[in-house]
Amino acid sequence: MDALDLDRQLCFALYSASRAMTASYKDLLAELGITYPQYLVMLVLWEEASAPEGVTVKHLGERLQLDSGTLSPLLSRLESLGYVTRHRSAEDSRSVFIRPTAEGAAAKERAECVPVRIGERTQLDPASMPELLETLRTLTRNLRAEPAPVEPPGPLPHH
Amino acid sequence: MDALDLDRQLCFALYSASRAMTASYKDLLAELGITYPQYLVMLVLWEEASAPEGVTVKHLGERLQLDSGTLSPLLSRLESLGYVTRHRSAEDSRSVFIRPTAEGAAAKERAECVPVRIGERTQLDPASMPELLETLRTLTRNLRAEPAPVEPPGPLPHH
DNA sequence: ATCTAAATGGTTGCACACAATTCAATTGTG
DNA sequence: CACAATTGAATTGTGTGCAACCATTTAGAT
Repeated sequence: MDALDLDRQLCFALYSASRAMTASYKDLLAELGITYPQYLVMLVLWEEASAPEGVTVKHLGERLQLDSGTLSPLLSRLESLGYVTRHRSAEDSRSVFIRPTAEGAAAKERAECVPVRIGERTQLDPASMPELLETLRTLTRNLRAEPAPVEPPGPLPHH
Repeated sequence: MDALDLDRQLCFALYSASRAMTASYKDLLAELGITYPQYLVMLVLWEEASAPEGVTVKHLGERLQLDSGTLSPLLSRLESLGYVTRHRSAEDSRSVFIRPTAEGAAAKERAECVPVRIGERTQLDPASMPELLETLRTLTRNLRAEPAPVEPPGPLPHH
């Protein structure tokens, strides 16, 4: 009966589930030649295909909560694979627009079956999915909120 | 209404929540000078402190579902930090035993408050915790199970 | 005793994550 | 206009994750 027991930690249950999920995508995404984080980038690009210019690196970072240190090399790998192109904005040359190539856009069809396969593997009751999604999103939101500082309890923070 | 929408993916909700959780541990673990995966290793060592020899790298890998390619460098860093010692087994010199040092064992006290702080930050109803834990564990177990092969439906595999 | 297959831990290589820094471009201010 | 502050991306450095490969050791079969 110890509060530090590994199997009692929510963090470890999340960490294990997340790694098992990523591992489960591996063989499905191998057919597309991409990794799981690369797949997440393609999901955003497919979803926002209406933007003719593409989306900026900053926008991808906001959607996926990843910074440029992760996205820059990841995007250059997607570029070498022929899935995306990158070009600097004409209006603001600090911004880089990412757009799927024809091949990258076409890969969407081949990816349609991926969530279905994963859904089968989870063996979860589809009816329980919305609640689980909502719980995870609430948890993420709460954890990202400004945590109370560790050292000083501090005299009444403003909020 | 697209099955590939990012915000509809359980995988992304899990991935985000897991990263937010790890990030939330960062400032708490900084006081111990360790990272989150290093903390997980220490949890196992504290939990199994009754074993005088310590536990093997193989055992750590089974508890955490991590392989030696991850654990070897991680344990070297814990050793440099003075938290653990490593020595080969006398009976089977292929095995390496990991044991907390006095400092590593003492750090348990300083870690006691960590799960409490995290629990506060999650803002989750404590009553809903067991169900969430069980859902995540079931999900992990299902995803780790032998997935049906992608390409060949195959003519009746033996089992 | 010897040969071999399996087990074990290490090493290497690649791909994230993320903090910190750098750099160029832009914006806000007077 | 000058110029400080901000912004967006890239770069660098550290630390995981994980697959593939390697060396050592053990156990089992002959």
